[in-house]
Amino acid sequence: MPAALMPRDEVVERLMKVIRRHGYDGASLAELSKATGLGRSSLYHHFPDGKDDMVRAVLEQLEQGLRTLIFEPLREPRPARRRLEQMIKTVDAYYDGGREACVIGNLVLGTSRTRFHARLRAIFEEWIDAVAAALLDAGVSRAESRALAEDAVVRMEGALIVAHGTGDTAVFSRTLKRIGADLVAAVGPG
Amino acid sequence: MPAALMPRDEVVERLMKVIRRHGYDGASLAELSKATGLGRSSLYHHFPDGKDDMVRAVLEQLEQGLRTLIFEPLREPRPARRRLEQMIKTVDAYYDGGREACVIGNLVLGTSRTRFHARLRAIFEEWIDAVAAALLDAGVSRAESRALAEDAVVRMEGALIVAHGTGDTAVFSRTLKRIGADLVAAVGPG
DNA sequence: GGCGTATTGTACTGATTGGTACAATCACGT
DNA sequence: ACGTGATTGTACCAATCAGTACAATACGCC
Repeated sequence: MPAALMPRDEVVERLMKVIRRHGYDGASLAELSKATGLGRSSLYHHFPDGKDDMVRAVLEQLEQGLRTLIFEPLREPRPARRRLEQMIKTVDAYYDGGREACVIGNLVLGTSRTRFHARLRAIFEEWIDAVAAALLDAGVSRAESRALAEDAVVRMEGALIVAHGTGDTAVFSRTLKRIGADLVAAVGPG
Repeated sequence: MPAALMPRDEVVERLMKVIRRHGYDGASLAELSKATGLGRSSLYHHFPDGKDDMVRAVLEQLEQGLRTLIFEPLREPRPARRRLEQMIKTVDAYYDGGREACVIGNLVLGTSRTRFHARLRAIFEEWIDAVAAALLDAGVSRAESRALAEDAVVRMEGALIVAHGTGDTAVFSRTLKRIGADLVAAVGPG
């Protein structure tokens, strides 16, 4: 696919792939250029502020993707149990069963830590809120909903790290199963 | 403290501090030099292979520290419940209530991902094994011990990431509480 | 005090970093 | 076909990167 015909979304998607693999500090402009097929000057034309601009675009697109794939389905008018089970499946697919690294995790660490704090925080919060909302719908108390939702997000994030650290993607699958079981136990068979 | 009088452990400790904050890619030799008070040539004298050597030393010392602070106490001849509660407390202190970043997590990501795979895997495994051993002692089945132990490590790792991502260290405390509750529930009041 | 080794400071290398300047080129509306 | 603005390739910049060479120093042992 020639660069000229590549829509911006596709370019950002390729940037995301590099960043999620190499992290903020490890992703050099040379690699970002190669991955997108865009020369340095093109990259700076589309993202005038350089790497930070690219990361901002990546985070924006990530947030949008999560929203349509995960957050919004969690609020659809279906049984809470279905919604939560659907989230688990979608997350499993999104991270390719634990093979794909987590963009957020990669941006939380390293020297980029402070730079995108606000947006990262927003994504985490939105995720937790969406899960908690589904639990609330099923009659779970507000406090327990928050706790369970936070725990689910924490576990997903941790499972990605451990899966990568050990090279054992099964950790991710097992963790997703555990999360699903705990959520289902809380909402009941509804 | 003059560099000459500084024991190797202290040097490695300072290297660890930089690496856990900036990650492998973000930790430049200039910073490592400044943090240790050792000039470039001294650094290369003590760690001939450069950054990789330093990280190896850091991982070795980390493993040793975890062993004496966490893994071994988990196998001491005390009630399993006590041992597990002690681990939670020690981990809380070790990561300063979630304020300190995780060295392992920082090395799992970025370009260092593949380089220290074996040792990182070993640390994770050792941790999981130690927790599982305590659970086994309390009569928990082998399968459930593994599952609970893995889940505990996953949650700790995830809580550190989310705590840093949101800037809310309370996530870490809450997660530790949840882990403790689940472990205690499994071993019973013993 | 002098000798030998361990340690360190200074100076340097070539490669790569993120970023810019600018002219050529391209697509597109007229 | 012609202009116009969006896009891009080439060449460049200073700064920093990891790493090395080597001479000067500090230190322990005799």
